Amino acid sequence: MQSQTPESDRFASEFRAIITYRLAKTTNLLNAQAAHVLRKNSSLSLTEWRVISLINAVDETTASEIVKTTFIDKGQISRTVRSLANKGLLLVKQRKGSRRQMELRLNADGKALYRRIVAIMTNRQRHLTREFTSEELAAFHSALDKLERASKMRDFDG
Amino acid sequence: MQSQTPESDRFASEFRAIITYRLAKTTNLLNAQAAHVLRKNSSLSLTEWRVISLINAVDETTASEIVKTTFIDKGQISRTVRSLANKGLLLVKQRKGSRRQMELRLNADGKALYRRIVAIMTNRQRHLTREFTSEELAAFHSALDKLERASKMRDFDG
DNA sequence: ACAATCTGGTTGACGTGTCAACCATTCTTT
DNA sequence: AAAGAATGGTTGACACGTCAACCAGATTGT
Repeated sequence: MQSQTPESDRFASEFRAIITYRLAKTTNLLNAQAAHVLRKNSSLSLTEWRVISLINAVDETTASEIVKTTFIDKGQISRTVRSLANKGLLLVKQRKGSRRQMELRLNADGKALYRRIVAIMTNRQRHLTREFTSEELAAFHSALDKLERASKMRDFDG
Repeated sequence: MQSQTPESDRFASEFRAIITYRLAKTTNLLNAQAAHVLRKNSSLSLTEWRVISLINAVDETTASEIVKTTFIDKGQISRTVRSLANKGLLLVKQRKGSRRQMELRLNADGKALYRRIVAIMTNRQRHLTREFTSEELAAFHSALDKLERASKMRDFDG
């Protein structure tokens, strides 16, 4: 993830066709872009940003709900939540009626940070989808849905 | 990347729309699937498998060419190449007329392994794209192209 | 021919992702 | 009410990704 040189020709035809390879490459490029933008404008990692956005979206949530939503590893979520709390962006408190579940919210600083960064990220999202018609966008989402469903199968040797 | 539970509803509408988030999630699911299939059928990591496929495709190549093609970090390629060589799958020799570049090829074992695994991975690819018409597939690739181009921009604050 | 720059590749440090084990608590079953 | 299973969350170990420094060899400009 460093050179910006165009793909060398002798590989191109072979590998463009392999959908998972294409997908992984594009995702890497986009994640690198996001990480770069975040580093430049905050001290958040991509995972931290995703968690913040998620919490903001629902106002109040728990670690396990984040895990179910994002499919990010629960260990990683646990650490990310702690790191956000240490950065003073989160309000964590015992959910009443439970001695395990923690309610997670953004505190004032967290909300302010969210508002600042979401503006930038919304610009980015607009830029990324600028060349898409709404039909293309819908088709793209539906393709991702299909791939996600197909990603559940684990055996291709039989 | 562990629960298979469907996405919880209160998040769904908010986040399905964010294209990079969807993309990252789908890619993670697919990579996990690929890694699982590889682990089950070989001792290759996903990166090792990608490098093997690449080398196989062009018969003979160099580390730097792999870097340019895949956008994988050159340090990682360096280590992956060494690991494949240690596993006895690669033939590495000085390119003549250069005291730096290394020609990389698959040796007999490497080719045999490639043939065995590529059969499985081709099954998988077929399974993944089963629900796609060729138009949908083309549209999907073109969408990825657009995103890749858009991923070069680094500033969204100005 | 020399310095400056570029290229191919290696390495170390560090951050992030992933897996599995684990503990405490809550829910289910009987 | 007790046993067993499921859930929420933490932790440790380790694999993998990423960045930057670095070295040797190759190329370019003067």
